[in-house]
Amino acid sequence: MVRVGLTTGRLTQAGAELADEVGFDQVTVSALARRFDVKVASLYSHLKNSQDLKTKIALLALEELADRGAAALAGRAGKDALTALANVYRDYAREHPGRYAAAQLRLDPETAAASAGGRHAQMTRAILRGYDLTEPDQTHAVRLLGSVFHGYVSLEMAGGFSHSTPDTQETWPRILDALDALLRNWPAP
Amino acid sequence: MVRVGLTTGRLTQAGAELADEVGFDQVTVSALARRFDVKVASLYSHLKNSQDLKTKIALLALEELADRGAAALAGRAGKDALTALANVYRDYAREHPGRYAAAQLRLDPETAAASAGGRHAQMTRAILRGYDLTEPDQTHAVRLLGSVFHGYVSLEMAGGFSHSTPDTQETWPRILDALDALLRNWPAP
DNA sequence: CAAGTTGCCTAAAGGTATTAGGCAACTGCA
DNA sequence: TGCAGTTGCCTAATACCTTTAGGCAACTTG
Repeated sequence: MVRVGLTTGRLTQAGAELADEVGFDQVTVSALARRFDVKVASLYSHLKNSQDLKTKIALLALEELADRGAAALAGRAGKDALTALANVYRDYAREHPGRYAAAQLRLDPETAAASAGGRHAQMTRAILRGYDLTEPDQTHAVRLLGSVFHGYVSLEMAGGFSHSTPDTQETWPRILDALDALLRNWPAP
Repeated sequence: MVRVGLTTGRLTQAGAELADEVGFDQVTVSALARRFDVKVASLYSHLKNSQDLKTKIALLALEELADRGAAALAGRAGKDALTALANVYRDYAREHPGRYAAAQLRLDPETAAASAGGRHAQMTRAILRGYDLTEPDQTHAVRLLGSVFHGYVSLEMAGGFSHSTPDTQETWPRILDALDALLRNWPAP
């Protein structure tokens, strides 16, 4: 009997790759076992269950995304920062659709608290330092930006924009122009 | 043997209710059969397969959502219309989380073309008649609004906003204020 | 009311999830 | 180097979901 050397980390990594290849909801303990040429039951020494696997992939994706965001944000401010962070999300979703889908997985509160989710909110808030917003409008703006980033990327991935005339290539920078303009002229309550 | 009177329509309707109760991805042919107190195989006279059921629920949700949108939009313009349509999406997601999730299901192109999806884009475009935008900015704005509506509702449903200070109750109208202001002052290219 | 259609059933095969218990391959210590 | 303990992957088994094939009873229609 040859030992393959399974670990939780390798399984999570392979699960993420599998997600990108076949879609996050096709990620299954069985498929992962096949990929390692190992019997299904063997994975249960490293994973609590199927949900656990999905959660670990989601946490990995959130972490990777936060790392990329931090790198992109370094040394930038204002619209430059806005564009950089926005592109991180969009590019990540294009490169790693399965992982991006995983990052949307609903986590239970404790897991979410321990995840990189907080870093994402912090990064969006950091962008707003380049604009003149105070609380509570800053929080509203954080949520707006989060909604646009996530919403746009989701709809684009789902093909929601693919049939109409202006290319989505063209729309994205214009939306960032619009958000920049909005943040510079945030309406009074 | 008593006949229950299954039809595709009744199955779809019940599937939508099931989705709202247990979540869209817990919707299963078996669960639906249990709900009708009928053997699983019996459903396959009315449904092609499990994917077919999910697709039909998605189409139902898109239709219902479009109907509500059309009703809300009637006789309104400008910010009034913007608020009305935005609230349709948000309220629908709160009332029918399973159906709302179903509406995000990725449909194959032919199915999507035959769905109420087009009505949604049309409604968003109708809102913009109250603002002074011409092509291609109008299309960009349609996509922005779609992104915000979908993105905000998704994040709110996922609990993404639940831990921070200003209530999401407070953020939503402020985001609509912001979008209204943005549409009135859309930046030149 | 007979003939045809159709709705729901039984049966069966294949896939995924999960647990329990076993043996072989590693680890570390004498 | 060899032994004891640990651990990794296996076999076996159960349960549930999906899907197809074929049958009989209940409707519908003339």
